[in-house]
Amino acid sequence: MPDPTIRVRIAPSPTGPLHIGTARTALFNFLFARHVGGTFLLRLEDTDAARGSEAFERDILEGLHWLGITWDEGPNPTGDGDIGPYAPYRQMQRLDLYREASDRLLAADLAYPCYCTPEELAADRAAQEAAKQPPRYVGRCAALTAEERAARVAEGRRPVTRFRVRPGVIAWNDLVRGRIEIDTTNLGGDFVIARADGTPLYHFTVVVDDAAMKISHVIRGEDHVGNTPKHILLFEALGYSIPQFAHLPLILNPDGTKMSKRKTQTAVADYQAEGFIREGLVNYLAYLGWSPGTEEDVLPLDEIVARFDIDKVHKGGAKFDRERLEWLNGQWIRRLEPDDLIDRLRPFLQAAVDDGRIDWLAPDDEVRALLPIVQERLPTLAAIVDLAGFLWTNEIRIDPVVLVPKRWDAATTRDGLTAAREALAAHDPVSWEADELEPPLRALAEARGWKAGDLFMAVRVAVTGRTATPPLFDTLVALGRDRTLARVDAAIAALADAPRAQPA
RNA sequence: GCCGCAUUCGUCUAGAGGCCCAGGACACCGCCCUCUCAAGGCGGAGAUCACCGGUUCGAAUCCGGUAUGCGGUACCA
Repeated sequence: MPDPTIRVRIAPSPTGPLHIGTARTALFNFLFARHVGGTFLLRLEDTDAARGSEAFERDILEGLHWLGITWDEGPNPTGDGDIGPYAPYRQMQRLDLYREASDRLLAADLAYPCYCTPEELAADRAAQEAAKQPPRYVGRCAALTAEERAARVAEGRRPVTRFRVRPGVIAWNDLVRGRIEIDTTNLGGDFVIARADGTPLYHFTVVVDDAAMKISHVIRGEDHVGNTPKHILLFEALGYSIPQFAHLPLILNPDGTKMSKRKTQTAVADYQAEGFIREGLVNYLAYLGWSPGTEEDVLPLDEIVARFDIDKVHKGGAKFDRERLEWLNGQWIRRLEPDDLIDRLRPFLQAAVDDGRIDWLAPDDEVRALLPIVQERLPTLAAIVDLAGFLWTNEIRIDPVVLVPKRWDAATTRDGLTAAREALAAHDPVSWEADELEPPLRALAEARGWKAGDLFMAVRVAVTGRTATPPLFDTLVALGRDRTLARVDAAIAALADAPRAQPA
């Protein structure tokens, strides 16, 4: 049952690639809205022209879309144009609205033009700091007469617009943190709502837009609690009704500070490029600061939506734990349908071809045949190249040290490989199948008094160059008879100068 | 400095006065399975619930204080 009164939003600023924290905030808004059948919208806060870019904008839209965090209103992620009754959803296209709102404030003397120069402001700040006072605007322009203003304009000064902060205590019942009260004397004095060039600032645009877009619940990061009183003041002054607020706990670096790209990988696109899948990422993000209260760990998005309850959101921050993310990602990769997995693997294989880690792109059917032995071994999609890349390379590099099994010496390894080569070559090429290949090699090991594991390991390294691979005989089948024999031959040749093994 | 917020195993968390001398998961260790690596199964170690005081027959859960940590303090968002 849809609830048209519930309207929430994510309002990213295109000043960087989609950040894990933004994705998490978007996810919680999405979960809140979907759980009750409300509306989730996306608005681009692009008023910081100096730092913003269209490339970041695309990255954010595509990233959220990729994660499955889809919006009901906002910029169209697949083309031009905005969707929804309150379009446009880009602030740079809503400048008239902010202008109109600030004119109203100016007319009512709820805001005023401020002619202070950056130098004056800096000096004020320095003085306050020296006197151990909290920094705040001193109000130099708060009570200027018309003549005084005219004089400043005549000097060529362009004013910013400052909002008058009224004395009092601002309080609200935060949906996650309970009642919060902040005295407006701690807000730093009258604050700027529009730059000298007329472009509006964040505090002002959020309020104007949240009101215009009928936002019922503002769900955002904890770092915004201090901004909330300013916003409430603005809602009040503009005559708008005040939405509910919910401040989410922060995602933290391992050292407990707010997650930052200096200390933690924060770009969603980077996780995507490493082969994390949306199911794993979303599941992980949802459990950062929230839990269903059950012992379920692996939960699909629709189940998370069904269980989501903002009352269960924590107050304390959560450290980002990549190991847990990897585990969850592996859980989700194992749950993918074969065709789906193949589709998702393909770009990673192609990337490996492009940068030369493998020599050709495996056909889908070959990858499909491999799935039973690789799917449960993939913590990420990208891991496929390390796990099975030897199948798609012309030459493998073998470290002679790892070619020799731990309990063997070089001579024994050469003899073992030679004997194995013979057994494999003698094998009927038509029945080159895993369960057919294993018995002869086991018999060989037994006849020679070798541990089967040692023989297998020598062959494994000879044909793959690695000590950790999918099961050996499946690997030999995937490789095919010719390449198997050729690689064993090459390994034997590499051991050619080893002394003869003493007969046991 | 000032304002605000937070605090349960290393990490993510369960826990809303007795079910908790605290449960699950990741990571770690061991065993099983086993040709390696995974996956899976079983088991182990790991939290005097930040500390102090109070309320109560009874507190991780309620109250007060302390400590520590974090966030904010822009003509950024």
